[in-house]
Amino acid sequence: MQPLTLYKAIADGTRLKAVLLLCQQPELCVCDLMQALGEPQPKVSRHLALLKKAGLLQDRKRGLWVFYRLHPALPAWAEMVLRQTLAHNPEFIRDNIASLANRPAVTCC
Amino acid sequence: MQPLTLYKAIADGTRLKAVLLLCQQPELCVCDLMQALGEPQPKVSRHLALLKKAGLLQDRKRGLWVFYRLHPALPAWAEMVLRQTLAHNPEFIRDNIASLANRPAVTCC
DNA sequence: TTACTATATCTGTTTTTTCGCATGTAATGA
DNA sequence: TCATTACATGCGAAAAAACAGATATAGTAA
Repeated sequence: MQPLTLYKAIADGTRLKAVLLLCQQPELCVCDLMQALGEPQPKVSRHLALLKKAGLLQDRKRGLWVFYRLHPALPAWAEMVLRQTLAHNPEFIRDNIASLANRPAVTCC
Repeated sequence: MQPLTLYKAIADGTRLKAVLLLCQQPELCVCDLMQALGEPQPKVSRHLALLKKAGLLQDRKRGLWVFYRLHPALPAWAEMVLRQTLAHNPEFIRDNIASLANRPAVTCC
């Protein structure tokens, strides 16, 4: 993971929020992220694909759902960067976490 | 300093290298950075202006020269992000440091 | 099979970013 | 004064990124 690759990947509001949400939650499916981010499905999907291609995220298909998580092989320095960012800027994703909390618990989406 | 502001600012090779060089050197003038980065003056100048506007750098005019440094009021988390990046990716600016070392010592530029 | 749901991708357009090159500005010194 | 040096900025072109909306795919379930 080149430094520039990381910073290009998170130089977008939708992507940065998605990644920081995944620093808090072990994994989230696309519809969770749609709700949390308040963005249409194709937009969320496209940004997730970009984050995956950049090596930040890993996906796991289970039935109809696709769950994303931080890539397990993410370099330690990169993960530290993300966690530092989250720890010192909790308000950046406060509203998104709130939206996430409102999702129905039984049916995933 | 909003997280997104920081990451947009360093999501460019020229800017990221300039900032990391200034994590190592207390300050550098524009012509130092031109030499280190191997880029034309207007390009370097424009990127430095952008970094200054984003709050990452501070400039100091002294005669004909303008010296840039990391902004003293840079939030601690942001500086940690930069230092982590530099510490774990020294090769990213290795060649640039070498070019910098070759600059004439007497006349600044 | 058909219908439905979750997600991905295509297509064309708009916006943003980056660039080169020319020109402007400000400090210095002859 | 004029010339020179170091840097900044204006401008138009080119490249890259982001977008909305339509469509494709793939799994599930009737």
